[in-house]
Amino acid sequence: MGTGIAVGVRKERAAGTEAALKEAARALFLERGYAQTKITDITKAAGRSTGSFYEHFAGKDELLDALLADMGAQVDAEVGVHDHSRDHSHDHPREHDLADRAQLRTHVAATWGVFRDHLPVVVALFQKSMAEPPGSGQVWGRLLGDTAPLREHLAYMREQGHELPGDPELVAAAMGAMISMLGYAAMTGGAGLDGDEVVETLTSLLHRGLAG
Amino acid sequence: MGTGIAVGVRKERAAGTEAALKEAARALFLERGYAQTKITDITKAAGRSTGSFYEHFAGKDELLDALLADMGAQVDAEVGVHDHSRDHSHDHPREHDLADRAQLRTHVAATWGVFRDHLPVVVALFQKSMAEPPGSGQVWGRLLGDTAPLREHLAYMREQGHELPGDPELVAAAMGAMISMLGYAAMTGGAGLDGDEVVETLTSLLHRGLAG
DNA sequence: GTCTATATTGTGATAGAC
DNA sequence: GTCTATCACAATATAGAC
Repeated sequence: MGTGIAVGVRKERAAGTEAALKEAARALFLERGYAQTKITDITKAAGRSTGSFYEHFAGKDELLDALLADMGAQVDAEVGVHDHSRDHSHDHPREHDLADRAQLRTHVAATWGVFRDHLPVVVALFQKSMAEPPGSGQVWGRLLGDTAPLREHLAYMREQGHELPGDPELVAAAMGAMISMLGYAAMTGGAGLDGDEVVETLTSLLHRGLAG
Repeated sequence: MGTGIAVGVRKERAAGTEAALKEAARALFLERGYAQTKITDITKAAGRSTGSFYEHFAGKDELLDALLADMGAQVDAEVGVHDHSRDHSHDHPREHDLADRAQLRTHVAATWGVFRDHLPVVVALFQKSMAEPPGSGQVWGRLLGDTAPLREHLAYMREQGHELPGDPELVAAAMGAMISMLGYAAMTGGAGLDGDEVVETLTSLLHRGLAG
């Protein structure tokens, strides 16, 4: 018993190692942050060895990739997507009317829900993204990508004669910046905050902002 | 000439070392980001030695502190503050009416200007803040602190009978989140963006949002 | 697949001569 | 105050036995 582990236990350990590493990573990412979480912290929390980690992931970045894939699958399932292709750009009809308070609220609440339900992964991605070389422009690119559906809605509204406070891409980016930054801040530090109240306030602020 | 430096040059080197380190740090923080910039990178760029660095700063954090102090002094000077005490909470009258588009625009433009004029320092602070342990709540705390004047304006507006989209503290945080996040994203990646256009758009969006 | 032990690397920080 | 040289340590990643 050199390893201190009975042979019979090996298989169930093997089966759960990858899951255990992921779960430990999620807990630590949320607690200490992405950069501060070392691979040895994860293996220690999961009760596995350093060497075992690299059998499942090439490194911390690849572990995060796996967590992101898990999150994406779960979000798709919740939203009811059955087309598992990578490109969802056509899933979302651009005709949604964000001047309608209820529809706008749905969009705000959806983003808020992803933050709430997948906080460790969102936090890790956010932190990693913000640590990138500023000149790379990655934050701007991600913001534009994440708000692309929003931009389409706004562009459609404008086509219908609705006056916007500015260029659809820019307005969409501003909305996304507000929701995501406030979401990050509130969920990592706004202890006594009520989620519904925040969604209501953001919805009201943006609804008035978009309504000419 | 073991050092390769003539004796007569020593003095001017000595005089400028701290400034050279600061300037090199600013350039590198903006180029590579705060965490990726190593102390040795700074000393190399400044043409100084590692040992010399610690004669001026206890570490990278303290160097950033010095840069922040420089920025604060310069901002105060631009704004015309002559009371150099630490607490500026009374400098800013809470009676500013953010329902007035011009006054709102002034506030948005002021924040935007600080980002533009002190980008390396703002970027470094932003990155460092975002890398902190999520559970520490530091981002939320900083957001509340930075938007405290805004909150006061909003509270005053509400006292005057103006209906807000939500709690003043929350609305102020949302406004701050939008401006700062969009500012960071745009200035580190929005190459072809026009600053005036962004300020105009943000002002319009928020002005409509605040106006019942 | 998992483990222990080790190699490797990069970085923060200090010592001591000048 | 500045330099060179070096220490100390943390973290990634690998080797090889089981």
